[in-house]
Amino acid sequence: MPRKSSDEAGRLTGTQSIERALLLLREIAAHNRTGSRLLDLATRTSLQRPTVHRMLKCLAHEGMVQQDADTHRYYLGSMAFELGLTAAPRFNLREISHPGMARIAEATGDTVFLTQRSGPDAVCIDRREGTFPIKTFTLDIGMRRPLGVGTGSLAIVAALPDEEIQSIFSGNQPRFEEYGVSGTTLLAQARKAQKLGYSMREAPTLAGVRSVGHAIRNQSGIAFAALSVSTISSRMTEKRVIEIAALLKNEARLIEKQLSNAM
Amino acid sequence: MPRKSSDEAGRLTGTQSIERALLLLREIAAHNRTGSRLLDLATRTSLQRPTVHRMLKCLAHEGMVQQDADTHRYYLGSMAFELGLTAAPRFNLREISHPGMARIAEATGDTVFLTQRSGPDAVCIDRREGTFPIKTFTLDIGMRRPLGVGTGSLAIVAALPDEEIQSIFSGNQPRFEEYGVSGTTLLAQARKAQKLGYSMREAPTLAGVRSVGHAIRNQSGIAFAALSVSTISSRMTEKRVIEIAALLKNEARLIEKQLSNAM
DNA sequence: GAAAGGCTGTCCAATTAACGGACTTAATAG
DNA sequence: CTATTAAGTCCGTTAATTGGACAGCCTTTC
Repeated sequence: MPRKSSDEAGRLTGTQSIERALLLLREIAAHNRTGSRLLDLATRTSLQRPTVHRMLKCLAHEGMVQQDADTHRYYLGSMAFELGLTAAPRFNLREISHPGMARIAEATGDTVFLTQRSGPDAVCIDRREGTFPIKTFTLDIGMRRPLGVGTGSLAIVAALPDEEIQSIFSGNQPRFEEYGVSGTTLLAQARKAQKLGYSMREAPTLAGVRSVGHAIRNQSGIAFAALSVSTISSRMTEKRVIEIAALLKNEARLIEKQLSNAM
Repeated sequence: MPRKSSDEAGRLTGTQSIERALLLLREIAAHNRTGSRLLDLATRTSLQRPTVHRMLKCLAHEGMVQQDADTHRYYLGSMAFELGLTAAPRFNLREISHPGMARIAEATGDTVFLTQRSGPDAVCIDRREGTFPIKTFTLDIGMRRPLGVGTGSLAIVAALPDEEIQSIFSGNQPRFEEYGVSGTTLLAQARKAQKLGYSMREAPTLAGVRSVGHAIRNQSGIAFAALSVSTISSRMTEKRVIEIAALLKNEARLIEKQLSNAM
């Protein structure tokens, strides 16, 4: 049966295999530290194994992914790296945020993260460590996780319109388990963040670590990135949370101002 | 008629649209400074306009490309940047080469480039400027051009087996015109580079600039990257070319040694 | 201000490229 | 040596992609 170029639900058509290939790339990116096995990719993307295999073969042939000859595991390839280098000049949030990140690291002594939304995920774009000797590296640069899992990313979600929060959380629901969080808990934490104006919580994945996050909005007022600070819980007293939240808010404002100048 | 998973010529099958999408991405990357129009992309990739349009719509939807709302031009998107960040830790040629690039820039005073092969293209991975006040920035970081167009990339091609040189040049033939070079000239220059052990020439695109390049080989002895130095022709005397070539050769050797340790 | 030119964006019937169930091969464990 | 688990391949079916044709939108030209 013939179809329109986008169906009733507004989804694109005529691009199934490209969508699937990009889904695979995101999934590979989300596990690039350990690499991904064929079968896991098939499971996580809900695609058939032969389909995944055929696509990976093509992506590997073109250099977008790399397969370890011994373990057969898949990683992002050199072309992904090169495209990133080419794209970088147009994505200057990182540069713009650099001085602010430095000031926060200086003022708090703790580790500062810059997180950017990428569809249903959040990607750590930059990290800056403070001087305090116990460092909490809850995120590596380039790390991709479902929106809401990290504290920065929680701040982004919380700042979105309610109906989008619902749709993001329901879409990510099956993926939460892997990251040791529950959708309902996350939703409650997002509600709390909405009230406070910033996100705060004990790291779900790493006991004894507490983080504070604040969203960064684009010119249209839509949250698309976040600043966050992580440190051991004992350093993160209630009073200090409030101070850090104020600091983050201030720096986020400055970054937003820079962004609107740049465009 | 049913087909095998790769046809007689060894080309992959069952992945036409993914191959095409990646071809588009490379083409967009090659013109990311100016952006690309729909029609130009269709022409350059030899694809039909509606096909390109449909694919770009999907790629834009997923964040791999970005379309400027005013000019309708296409650029690489934030997802390309993010995937690059994620892939970066596994591609440490840049880091490994850093000290060597610094030494070359220091010793020559001129601009040093690190170029990496990417299929039929070469991508500038890093650049380091020397102290000499007239600087020749013939390449920006992330810049992608057909193999053979740049002097570094010429050094890479020249170091490949003859039959591969032929196939690369014949494949890139239609693209050379855009870059103001001819396939036959390039082939002659590659032959010369093979004799010398390094590439040297007047920049075809920019009069009065002369460059020297030397290939970097991986553990298997296959050239995959290059170091090169560019400066104004008056500084690049015959004697100095030889000195610089020796310097590049030495640093390339060191990088090759580091690479084999790293893996 | 009408017509022409050059472009982006869309439609939909024909076709072929992609899909995926079933199979083979390889590696590892018991 | 057999069981198990995963990677990789085959190929008939069919739904997804293709691309010729058309619509719409600016600019430029006369």
